[in-house]
Amino acid sequence: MSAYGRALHALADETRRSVFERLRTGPRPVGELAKDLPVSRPAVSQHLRVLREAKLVRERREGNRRLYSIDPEGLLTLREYLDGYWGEVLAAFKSAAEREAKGYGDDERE
Amino acid sequence: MSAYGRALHALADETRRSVFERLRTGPRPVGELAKDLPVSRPAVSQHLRVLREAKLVRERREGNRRLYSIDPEGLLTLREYLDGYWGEVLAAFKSAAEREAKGYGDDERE
DNA sequence: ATAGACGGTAAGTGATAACTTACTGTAAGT
DNA sequence: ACTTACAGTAAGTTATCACTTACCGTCTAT
Repeated sequence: MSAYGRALHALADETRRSVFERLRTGPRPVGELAKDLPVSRPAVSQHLRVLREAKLVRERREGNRRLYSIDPEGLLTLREYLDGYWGEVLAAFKSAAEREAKGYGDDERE
Repeated sequence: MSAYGRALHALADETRRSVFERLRTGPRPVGELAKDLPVSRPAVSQHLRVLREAKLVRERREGNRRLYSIDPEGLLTLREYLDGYWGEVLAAFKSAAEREAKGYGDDERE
């Protein structure tokens, strides 16, 4: 699966977004993250793994605990994916808006 | 569910992204979209509904066919969501990177 | 060394969601 | 009017995925 695919899938889940958003203010250990969430600690661990594989989150051992923090790489990947669309969409949207009445593409018959 | 939640969920699916990407070059009818996809036409219809509810896609009737095109609103929503993070993340990441060695937050003991 | 905290992993369960085929509706063509 | 093309909807199936409890490893402290 693509990098942005993993990131999109990771952030598609509500609970996972909650975990992710609790990292906005800075690094947190797992127990801290699970404390005020409606799911169990193992569930949070599993979500963190998905987020980590999507490069949205980093883990760092500190003694007994593991501090999770936001990894900018995943966000950057997502941003680039969207920006890639943005230019094309604006162009295609503009130029195709009035042309869509007839043929529906640039590379199609008519 | 939030607007960006719907958009993230819609784009999390591989097949749905394929449909979405086929609209990059301009509007297409459903049959045209389904033609070179590994799933049935009704499946594509169902995906289009999800994309439409996420405001990622628009539908426009033209005679017998329905032309689908990209709706910039969903992309914009997503962009704003990410940008909301972006500023915070860069700031928090920078300032918290070296501080994470001790207390793990801004509002915590230690 | 034993105990207690922290947290990842395994295995199983239930709900969701992506697919299929069958059906319905509508617009255009003959 | 009848047929054909286009596409949304219904119903049912299967696979995925988020969750649970139970278990295991590791680090710190006593």
